[in-house]
Amino acid sequence: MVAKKSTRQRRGSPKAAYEPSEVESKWQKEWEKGGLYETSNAPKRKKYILDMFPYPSGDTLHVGHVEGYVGTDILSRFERMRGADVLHPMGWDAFGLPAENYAIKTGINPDQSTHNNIKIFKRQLTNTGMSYDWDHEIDTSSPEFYKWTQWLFILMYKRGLAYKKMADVNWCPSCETVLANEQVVEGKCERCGTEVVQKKLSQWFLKITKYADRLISGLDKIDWLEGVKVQQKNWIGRSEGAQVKFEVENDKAGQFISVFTTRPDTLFGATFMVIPPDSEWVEKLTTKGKKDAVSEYIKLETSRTNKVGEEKGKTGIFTGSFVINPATEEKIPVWIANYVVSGYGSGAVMGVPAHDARDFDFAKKYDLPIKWVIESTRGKANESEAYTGEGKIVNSQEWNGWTTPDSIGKVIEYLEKKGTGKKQVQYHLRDWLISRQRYWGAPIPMVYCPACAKKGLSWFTTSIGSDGAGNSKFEIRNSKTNKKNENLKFKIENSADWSAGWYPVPEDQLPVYLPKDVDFRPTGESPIARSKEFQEGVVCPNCGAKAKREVDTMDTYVDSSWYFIRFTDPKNTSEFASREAIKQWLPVDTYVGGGHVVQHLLFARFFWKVLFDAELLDESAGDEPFLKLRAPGWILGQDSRKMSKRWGNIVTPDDIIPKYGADTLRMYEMFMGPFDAVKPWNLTGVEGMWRFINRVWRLVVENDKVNLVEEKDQQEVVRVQHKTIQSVTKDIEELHFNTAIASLMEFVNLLQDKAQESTDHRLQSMAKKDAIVGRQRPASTRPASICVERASPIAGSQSTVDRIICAEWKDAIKALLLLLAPFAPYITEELWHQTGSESSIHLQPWPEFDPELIQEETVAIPVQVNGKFRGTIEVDQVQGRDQKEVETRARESVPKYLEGKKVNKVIFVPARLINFVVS
RNA sequence: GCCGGGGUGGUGGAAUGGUAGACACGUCAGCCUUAAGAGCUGGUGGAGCAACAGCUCCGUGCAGGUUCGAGUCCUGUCCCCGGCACCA
Repeated sequence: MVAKKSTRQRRGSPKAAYEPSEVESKWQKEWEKGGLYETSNAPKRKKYILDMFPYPSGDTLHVGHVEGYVGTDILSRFERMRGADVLHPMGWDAFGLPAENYAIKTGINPDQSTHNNIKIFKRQLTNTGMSYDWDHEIDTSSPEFYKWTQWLFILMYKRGLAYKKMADVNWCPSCETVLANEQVVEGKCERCGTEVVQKKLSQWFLKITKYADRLISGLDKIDWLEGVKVQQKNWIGRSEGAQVKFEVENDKAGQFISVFTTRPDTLFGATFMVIPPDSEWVEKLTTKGKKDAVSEYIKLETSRTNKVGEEKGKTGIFTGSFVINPATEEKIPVWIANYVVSGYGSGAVMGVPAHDARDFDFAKKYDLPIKWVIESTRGKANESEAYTGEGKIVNSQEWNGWTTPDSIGKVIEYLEKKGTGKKQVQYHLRDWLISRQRYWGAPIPMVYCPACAKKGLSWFTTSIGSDGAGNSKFEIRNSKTNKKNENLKFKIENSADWSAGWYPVPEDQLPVYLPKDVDFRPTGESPIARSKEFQEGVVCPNCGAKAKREVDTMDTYVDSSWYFIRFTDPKNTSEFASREAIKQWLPVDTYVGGGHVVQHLLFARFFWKVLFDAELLDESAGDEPFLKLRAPGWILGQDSRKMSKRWGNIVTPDDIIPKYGADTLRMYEMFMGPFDAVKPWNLTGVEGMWRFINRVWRLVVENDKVNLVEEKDQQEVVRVQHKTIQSVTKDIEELHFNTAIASLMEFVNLLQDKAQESTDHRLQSMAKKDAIVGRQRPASTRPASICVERASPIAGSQSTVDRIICAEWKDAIKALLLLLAPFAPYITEELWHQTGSESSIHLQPWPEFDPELIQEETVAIPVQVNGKFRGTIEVDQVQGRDQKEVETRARESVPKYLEGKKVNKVIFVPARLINFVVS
């Protein structure tokens, strides 16, 4: 196609043609030798610019992944040139299910396949011109890293933030293994297609719910995309309301069922209660006569697979029991129904059919009474559907007339006084289940001692008073003897759930190595359980008896919750990162990556806050880890579909770089559109950028003797140069790479025109006029431009011909290369050296602009009549601010629109616009 | 259903409330060439009038509004993309 070697060679040209592969491999080697991107040990003005590190899968990186990395690379190079000390690291989120599944299929150890993939990824990134400091590389699957992942888990445990409890998990009966939610596709196992069932297993959780409020409030002080913040808030799902107690009727009198409601003001309208099929109340409330029907119903409901996204019809069955509505003091029936989510709130719901759409549907279906207690301020409610809006309370005795939002507070006050309810805050966020019955992850560093378990022993945390500032102080004690455990040197902050017999692995025994003697094929238990070496010599840290290790591994999101801290001090063997390194580099200034809007970004913020509270971070780092977050948009295939093997539309850097070079790839990706927009790949666009890169090459290589004869040309070049510096600088800061490149193109277009004019000038002075006038000059015979008037030879020139060039031109080319350097690091480095410089362009200071030089002498002012554009006038800067002058000139310029009209008003914006309002 | 983000030429996209379409892709015409490619010059939102050089009208999903002036602000509405989804 375009890039065939022969097509690039310009016939008769004495200058070397642009060969990206030669240029790029040459400078890649040079940069590696020179340690160009070494991170400072003592940063003065630090910038931590971070990518979301990739999972090294068997598929190579495609151009979509590269987009974000190019963006941060440009930013990093830019900041370095501006004199910042930049930390720009890369590493590998190496643990995870795909590698393990691949291992199961092929028998190749995940350790091996992962590390092969890492090699490929690293090569691709290097070829693409990324300026990572590989001395800071990390690999989450290396013991040097996961030792600290385990250490952090124990920290959580000690702070009462890790606990073990029974939980429902996705279980594939055929593969006999637990599946992550992502592995359950439409209710079926993604590997074998078997229906996934729920199974109760004892699991480790991290208490992220404790941080719910701070995870919400922290969002206010960071520069993230609004959409991401909103999604996190929704995920946490804080809602305020009331807990209301309903007393059970008849022989169960004295027992209360609590419900959570955001609309206690509708309490008089509660005509029934609903509980989910798995509620503990089902057994207690089902009356004798209903037993068979209820158990049949529950059997039917629990056997139904809850397909994701599919709307279930609401079904239910009456338990036979009643509760008392504390407001009306009337008895209302308790139903079991499938539309109540267990595990949210108290697991029971008051049915207010008049003012809740779901309750309305249910009441209609089972013919339950509907009682209207809220009246819309806009008038009478339409009784064919529930009215869920705000309004005035009616039919509710002394509450009548209260209106939302005040009514809610008033009702809660009323209920509190009566002792039947209280204010309550609910969250959707659940504690984070981190246990995985999988091989390829960090082992959970806990030990189970059957002997201690028998005696009911464990370590637990207990309050030892307060610190005076209202915060409780805790310490760890033996659960039976209540004796303080002196081995544990840390401050405990909260009381932990605990399980008898469980102890953290002592810190000096970390890491708990992932065993190698493991057959990772699934048989129903965690693969590590079958390792012999894993359990060898394990003893109870409390009593010394023979004990067993936890055989589950941690969710890989645990690794990525703190990896960005490790980047600051990746080789530290005595701490997860030194306080000094944390102080120097954190928090992250700019974090770029797509997806993971809730999971990773929420978990990482949670970890950070825990570390902050544990005083393991320097205070200067603050309690939010990522100050600025941006997400690159998806790159779609050329067919506008998502890149996927299925469509065969994947484009990788390896498809582009051999033909066009990494500079073209980088520039094209940045020019496609706004950084965060979804945009389709287009090969002809790549070729366009290839042509631009070549134009830059020729502009510099072929025009080494340009002189700008006319003073106005000199001024124009200087003006545009400074304007370009201004706009490119601003655009990079705001990640508007597409418009930065557009300004660079305009600058190149101007320089090209000027070079040509200079050449024409020379030709005219050399040849007979009639040889040129009226005839196009063939490109192949175009000689290098020349300067005759103002000579300033370049130092160190090898050429036998005098190299003559004027200062303005030289300066402009220099500025162009510097501005282009972060985008196209290879070609700019090559041209920088070709124009006589010795040191790397990437070590040069970023060019400055002079605002005064940007000012044009004259300004074009649009003239409007009644807001319609009718012409422009050209006036100089000073006159352009003078209304009288502009008005006179403007009137002259558009006579036919003003003739015979009355000018009622003149709108004048100095140096910008004039508008005549006429009638 | 709810929450976010968007609808601008043939295409990707530019536009602090002030000349809509920067910059590119594509395309058309011309130069160069045995030819192809590359390169170079010029045109290119639509419609109409006028014929080299000029002019008019219409144009940012749709309908209104605010304003001297709206792609931009406000109200309503339709469509597309992403996320959440029986959370009481």
